[in-house]
Parts: sequence; C-alpha cells; structure tokens
Amino acid sequence: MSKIVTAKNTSKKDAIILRASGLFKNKGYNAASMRELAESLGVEAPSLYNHIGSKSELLQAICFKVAEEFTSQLHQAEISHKGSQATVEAIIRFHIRMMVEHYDEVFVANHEWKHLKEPYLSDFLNQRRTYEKKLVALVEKGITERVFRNINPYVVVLNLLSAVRGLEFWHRHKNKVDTQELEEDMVTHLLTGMVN
Amino acid sequence: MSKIVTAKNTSKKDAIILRASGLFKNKGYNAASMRELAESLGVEAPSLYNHIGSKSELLQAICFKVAEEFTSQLHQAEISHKGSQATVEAIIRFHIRMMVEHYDEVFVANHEWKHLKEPYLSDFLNQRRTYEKKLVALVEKGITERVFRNINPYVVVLNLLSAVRGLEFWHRHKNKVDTQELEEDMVTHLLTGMVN
DNA sequence: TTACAAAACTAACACTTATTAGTTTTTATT
DNA sequence: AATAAAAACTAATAAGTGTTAGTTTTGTAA
Repeated sequence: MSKIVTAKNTSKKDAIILRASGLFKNKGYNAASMRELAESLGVEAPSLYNHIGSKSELLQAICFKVAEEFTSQLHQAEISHKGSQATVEAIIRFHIRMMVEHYDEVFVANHEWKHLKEPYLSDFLNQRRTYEKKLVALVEKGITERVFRNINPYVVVLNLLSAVRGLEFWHRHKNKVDTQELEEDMVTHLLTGMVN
Repeated sequence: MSKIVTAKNTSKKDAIILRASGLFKNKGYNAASMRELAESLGVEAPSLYNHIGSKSELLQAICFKVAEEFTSQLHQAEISHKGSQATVEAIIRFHIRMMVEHYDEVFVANHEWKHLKEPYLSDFLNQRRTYEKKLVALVEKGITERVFRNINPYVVVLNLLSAVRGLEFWHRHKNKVDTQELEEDMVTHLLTGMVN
C-alpha cells in the first residue's frame, strides 16, 4: 500500500530497526510481532523481509550497536590519558547521555539481550563482561593512585551501573526533575561520594 | 506419569508458582511455555490446569505477592514511629533482604509486570506509584526535620530504588563480594551519603 | 474391597507466530 | 516509452501457543 518513510541518510533497514527498538522496549521482544512492527511502518509484514533477514537480526542489530558504542567510548576514554577521576566522569556522562538520547535502544540492550540466539548471546555477554572488568580495573587504578577511596571496586562499579540504569525510573518522572539538573546532581553525587 | 512434589505446608499451586518464578525470570514471561513449566515439574502441561486457572494467573500471583510484601512492610515501618533515618534504613534493608531471599519473584515483578492483563496491570502500577510517593514523602519529612540533606527527594528515591535493584548485577558476581559485607557497605554508603 | 475425589493422562482445537513463494505494483534509468 | 530493479502485495505453510474435553490412573476413606 504505502511505503516505508525514511529520514534522509538512513536506509529503510535503519528505519525498521529504529521502530523495532521502540516496539521491543514497550512490549518486549517476544510479545512484539512482525505484523505489529509492519503496521506501525504502514506496510504488510512480509514486505519487511525485502529489507531485513529475520526478526532476531533486528534484536542483534540493536544490542550490538549499543554494545559497540559503549565499548568504543570506553576505549576512547582509556587512551585519552586523562586522570582517573576525569575518565570515570566522562564515562558516567556518556552513560547518562546514551540513556537520554537513545533510550529505546539502550533499554532493549539492557532487558532483551537474553533473547539473542547463539552465538550472538555468548558474544554479547563476553563484551559485557569485558566492559565491566575494564571499569573495575579503572576504579582499582584510581584507588592505588589514592584518587578514589578504598571501597570494594566491584561495589563501586555496581553502584555506578545501577545508578545510570536507574534513569529508567526517571524516564517515567521526567516532569518532576529537570534534565540538566539531574545530570549534574547525579555526577556530583556519584563522584563526591567516591572521591577523596 | 509422576506427581508434582511439594515441600510440606505448601500447596501444589504454590509449587507451580515457585517454579514459574524461576522460569519467567530466566526466559521471560512470553518465552516461557506452559509445556516447559510442566516438564520442569515432571508433568504434562494440561495437568497444571487441575491446580491453576491460567498462565497469566501465575504472573499475577507472583507480582502481587511481591507488591503486597513491600507495601505491608512499608506500612509497618511507617507506623513504627522510629526516626526518619531508622525508618529509611529499615526499608533499605528489607529491599536488600527481599532481593537476596526472593530473587526470582522480585525479578519477575520488576521486569515482567508489563505482561499483566487489565485490570491487574493498572492495579499493579497504582500500587507502585503509591509506594514511590510514600517513599518520597518519607524523605521529604526527613528533610524538613533536617535529618536529611536538602537534595531533590525524587532523585534520592530514584537512587535508593536503583541501588537495590542493582543487586541484580551482584547476583551474577556473588563470588566476588561477601553477602553481609555488601549489605553493610550499601546501607552505609546510601545513608551517609544522604544524612546530615 | 469399594467408592469417591484428586490429579494425572491423551487428543485435539483455535489461534498466533515468523517466514516463504509467487505476483503485482512502484520507482528509477535508459 | 521501454526496461530493470526495488519493494510492495496476497496467499499459504509449518511450528508453537494456551487451553479444553474426555478419559484413565492414583490416592484416600468408609
């Protein structure tokens, strides 16, 4: 009937993935049907297969795009050779920005990764473990440099990741707290609760 | 073939609900099939319907059991007329204990509630909103009494709930951090980062 | 041992799912 | 205007879903 509308410089595949992110976030991967996705794009379900290979490919695209962005930003932060505190702050701010600007994709990567098929599931979990380990190492380094307090670095990383993930709550209370204020408060609190 | 085995003082329905909690947690509500649930109980799927009404009834039972426990504990804490700080501490500790002792059920209530059917979905969300509001009010009271710092109470509650929910991460790192140490560290950190 | 109820079973249904095949329409290029 | 490629469509399929009906087995009490 109609056609899939794309913003300029984005392929139709990208348009589909973007819609899938919102749908998967709202209903969960399994409850979201291809018919539903197609309808939200103004198209019949089989038409999608002119642009994509399968439903699970959509989930893979979302999860690995997010994982890659976090991984590459962490890499940038590591090789920037700033101090430990500035590095951690940059990472926190990046997490917050991702959570605000790419909420749907990050949410899906956080909640629906378990529906990835092998070998993608193992791959994803490995990337995640690696990411967490690097974060722990970064905090440990800061501790030996006496930039950070001597708190169990696993607990610190757990608190950092929990706090930014907690922005999911905030997304349901947007009106209550201003965005910029939230970001500053959160960074300040997380850091000054941690820095010597 | 065989029979559903129950611990003493628990009905077969309760045994099914307990198994369903683990299954729903691991695979998600939609991906978990009744045949799978039945198999894990050593029984054929239709046999389950001698004890339960429907699949969604299982989800309801899990979600509302958890919601009720949190609600009633909050009520107990409120009428105990301890100081604001002691009250908040009791609530945090209860959250942590629930997360440790009833991980599966709490996880399902946190992640799979969106698959509840109406009117249960609205009911659940209302209970949740009420809970959060009471928590905010409690923090506000502490602020006016100058027991707590003057931080945006929504942000404080957000951080509290995020932190305890973050124990999901810890469940995958159990070996790295001792349980008791974790609880004490977390309470101390959350409170002394908040108390005057 | 007989009788009754609880709880298992098999078979089947109605429905939804992702996906494929084959065809027609649309779009772009010569 | 003719042609080729892209992308839509309709129809259909195989697999999986929760659930019901009807039947048989199991456990319990008289």
